[in-house]
Formats: sequence, C-alpha cells, structure tokens
Amino acid sequence: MEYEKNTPIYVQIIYELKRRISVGELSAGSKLPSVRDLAEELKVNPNTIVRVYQELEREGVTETRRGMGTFVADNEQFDVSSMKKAFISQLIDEFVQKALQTGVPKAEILELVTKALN
Amino acid sequence: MEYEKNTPIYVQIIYELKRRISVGELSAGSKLPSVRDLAEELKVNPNTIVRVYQELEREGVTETRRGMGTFVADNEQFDVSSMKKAFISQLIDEFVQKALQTGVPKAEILELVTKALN
Amino acid sequence: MEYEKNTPIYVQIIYELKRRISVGELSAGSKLPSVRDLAEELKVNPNTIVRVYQELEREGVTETRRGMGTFVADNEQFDVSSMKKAFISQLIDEFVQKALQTGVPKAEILELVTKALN
Amino acid sequence: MEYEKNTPIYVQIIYELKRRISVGELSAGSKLPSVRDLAEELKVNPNTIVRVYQELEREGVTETRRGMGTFVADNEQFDVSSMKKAFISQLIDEFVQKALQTGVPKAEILELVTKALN
DNA sequence: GTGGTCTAGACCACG
DNA sequence: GTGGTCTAGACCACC
Repeated sequence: MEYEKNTPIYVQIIYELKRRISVGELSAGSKLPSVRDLAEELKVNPNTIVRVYQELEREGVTETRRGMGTFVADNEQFDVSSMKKAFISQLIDEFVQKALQTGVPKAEILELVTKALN
Repeated sequence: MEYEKNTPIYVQIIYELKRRISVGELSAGSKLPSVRDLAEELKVNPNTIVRVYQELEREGVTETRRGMGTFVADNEQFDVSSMKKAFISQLIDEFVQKALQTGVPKAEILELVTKALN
Repeated sequence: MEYEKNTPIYVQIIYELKRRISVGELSAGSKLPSVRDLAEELKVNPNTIVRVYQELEREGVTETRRGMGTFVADNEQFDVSSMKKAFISQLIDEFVQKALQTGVPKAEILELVTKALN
Repeated sequence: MEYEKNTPIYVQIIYELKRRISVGELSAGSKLPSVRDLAEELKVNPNTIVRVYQELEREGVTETRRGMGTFVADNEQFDVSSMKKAFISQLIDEFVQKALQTGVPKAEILELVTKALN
C-alpha cells in the first residue's frame, strides 16, 4: 500500500479497510488482523493501527472484543451498501465544495470529471 | 468572506485573489492591498497574508517591487484561466482516484457529482 | 448469560458465582463445575475461568483440593452477604466520588439514583 | 490533580475539563490552555492532552481553530447544563447497572448511597 | 495472544 | 505560537 502525501496515513488505512468491507473482501463478523500484524503488513507503527481500529469502532464499522481482537461489525443495522454510499457522498461533497470555490463553471467541472473518469 | 473548515485559510485567500484577478476586479499591473490592509479586510493574521503573497509570487501571479508593494504580474505568459484549470485538474484527479477506489461504478459517480453540483 | 460491555468478563462471572452461592444454588462444600465445563457453559475462554477460580480462592470463597476440583468453601467465617457489602461499598465510593466532583447537589444525585434504580 | 488508578488519565482530564465548563470556570468561547501548557500543568505527556482535546471536540464541547488553539464551544445548541445532566446520568446508569448485578436489594443500595453522600 | 494507555520525542501545517 | 500525525517502545488488563 502506497500512501498519498496529503492525507494522514490512518485515514487512508480506514478508507482501505472500509473498501475491503464494502466490497466483501471482509465479511460481517470476520476477524481483522491484529494490531501488530496489520502494522507490520502495512509497515506502520502499531499505534497508528490502534487509532484506525478505534475510529472504525467509534463509527460502528467494527467491534472490539476484549483480548480477542477486532471484528467486522455483525450489526443488523449496519448496512454495507449504505456505508459505501455515505462514504462516496462525503467524498463528492468535499470535492464539489472545493471545485465550485475555484469559480470554474459547473458545466466545465462536469466535463473534466467525465474525462478523468475514463 | 467566510472560511471553509477543511481548507487552509491561506489557500482560500489565494483562490479569492485569483478570482478577483481573473474577473478583472484586479487588472494586470495593478497594486494589491498591503499585507496589513488585506489582513484587516479579511480578518486574518498578517502572517497568513504574507504567506499568500509569497505563494502567489512563486507562481508568477504577482510581482513584488521593493519598497512599492505587490502587483498583479504584467506577464503575457500569465494566463489566469489555464492556471485555474491546472488547479482544478489536480483537484479532480485526487477525487477520481479516491472515488474509483471505492468500487462504485463510473456512471454512478458521474450521476452523483452531477446531482451535487446542482 | 449476557456480558456487559464495560466490565471484564471474569469479574462478571465472579459475580454470577457468588450470586449462585449466596442464593443457595451452590451450597457450602459443593463442587463447582470443572474449568472446561464452566467455560463451555458460559461460552468463555477456559483461561478466563481459571482466573475466576483463582480469584475466588484468593478471597476464600472457594477451596481447591488437588485432583478433586474446586469446592465452595466450608468456612464459617465466610459470609457471603458481608462480602457483597464490601464490594458494593467500593462501587458506591467510586461513584459518589465522581458524582460529587460534578458539583451536582447531593439531593439531586440521590433523586436521580432513586429514579434509575426503578 | 490526582489520578485514580482504574480510569485512564485522559478520561479523568476530560471529566475535569467538562466540570470546569459546566461550573462556569471556563465560559463559552474562552480559550483552553495550549496542549503543551496543559500537559506541563498536569504533569502529563502532550499526546495525552491532544487526545483529550480531540475527544472533547468530537463531542462538540470544544472547537479547534487552526494554529490558534482550542476553545470552549460557542455553540448555541450546546447547553452546559444539559451536558452536566447527561454526564451525571451516564455516571449513574453505569453505577446502577453494576450495583444491581451484585444482587444487593435496591433499598439497601439506596441506603448505602445516602450514607456515602454524607 | 489481544487491544488500551502512556511516555518521549520528532516533524509538519497553519496563523 | 498552535494543534496534528507518526514512530518507538513500554506497561497493563484481558482472554
């Protein structure tokens, strides 16, 4: 995993794990790697992973069981596809806000996005 | 001027000044307000304006003449609209990269962006 | 048995066993289930039960007889209700300390506790 | 400030700051000490204070302004007295839950709390 | 083994 | 100056 410079590493890892969950690579109830293992895998300090897991739990994406590990939430209320939508919506809102601030006309923005998507 | 929370103030002011220039509110060769005046006008720390002017000069948007102040560059090569496009392109690239990473189909992304723009 | 999230499982099991003893479900001198059996019954890691039994023995609530198992102590001095009181006193002291620290008047605290108890 | 052993330091500091706010020692809009200053005052590592401030902001109790510091939230919606009530309620709920789990009768619990309060 | 907390100290962006 | 992130490494409670 490569890290983008302007986004905190822990945020990027959160994105990545959410992506894995929403895609089904990690299914509800399955165990995430231990803090130490994931830290090693991602060449990152364990504290950074601790923060990632705490954030994910705070958001209800995962569950932590004492001494047992961190698991993808098995919550009925937790709907993966809605999470995915919320996630992309947030992404889009941030982008649109910044884009409009530049004063570039909407039509042009749309055109450029279309191009970039292909 | 209202400041958006997720973007550094100095970046937002840069946008604003570029906007004023591209719109013609500030024409080529005209003098920009002094650091102190602009700081006061925008209710911002003078250091922030210093940084804005340094950044603008680095980009060739303005010129600083010793003892006289800061002026909009009189440079033929300086093309406001292309500058804006370069900036928005970067914005779009970052966004598209993240958006595609989520696995949401391109068509849907485009649709959501269109909605968000209006 | 359901586990409450904010208290260690082993503590909750200790409560539960003490409860069974004080209620008479487990009488003085009777044999407690083996570590494995209790672990299975309570859907818990055997290590957790080991700790529970160690703790109970340390408190004098149970006795371990080599090769025979763990038994409810046959100790005259062992007074379940006083034990419970000691525990709840500690609980109350901690609570009262924190509650008073908030500056809420005593009368109000008492009223709220009364409500919460019912 | 003395730290109680069984509660994380950062939680105790959060309590303390909330208390100061709810009591009016820190009024809405006022600046909290800088991370480094508070860390020194409380003989604690700066990272611990960072965590405290982040948690408080997440809860809406404070606002962080870039490069300027941390301030008591000036939010109309933020009602100090309701915060105080929410805080004490949480404290009481946790206590009552644990207390009832011990099997001690309600009347007795209430009696003991009354005693402890005086 | 697991996650949670804390210290120490570095580097960064922002105002 | 401010807060934010990250690393390194320690110690703890829990299972």
